[in-house]
Amino acid sequence: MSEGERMPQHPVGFVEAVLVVVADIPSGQVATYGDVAALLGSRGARAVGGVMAHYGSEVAWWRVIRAGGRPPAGHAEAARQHYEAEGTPLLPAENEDGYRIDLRAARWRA
DNA sequence: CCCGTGACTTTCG
DNA sequence: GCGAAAGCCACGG
Repeated sequence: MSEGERMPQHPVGFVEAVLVVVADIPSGQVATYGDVAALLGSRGARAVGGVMAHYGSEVAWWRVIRAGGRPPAGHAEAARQHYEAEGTPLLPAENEDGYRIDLRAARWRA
């Protein structure tokens, strides 16, 4: 179907769309907020984070990370448990998070 | 309808 | 490679 083009936000709300995309991310892989927003046809990376903050409790929020391979602010420890449990490729880091995600190998592609 | 906020992104020095 | 500033988008009051 000649789709490929961004679909107008019509049948579902922004929140629903985000939850659907996150649910599509396979285990062991991750996607950045910007990627998720892009799949929705929008650039509201922050808006995506806002959805996770209120509705993320029902989805694999740890599979959605920031650019650079860093986990959500304030949730690095909780996310790390999920990454190790699912076999997500991680890398050592000296920052507060204590680790970093190997986007090169773990980034999900729709 | 205007303003402020936020689990962000990208560019510049 | 890191820190600071500006930009963008959706939502609540």
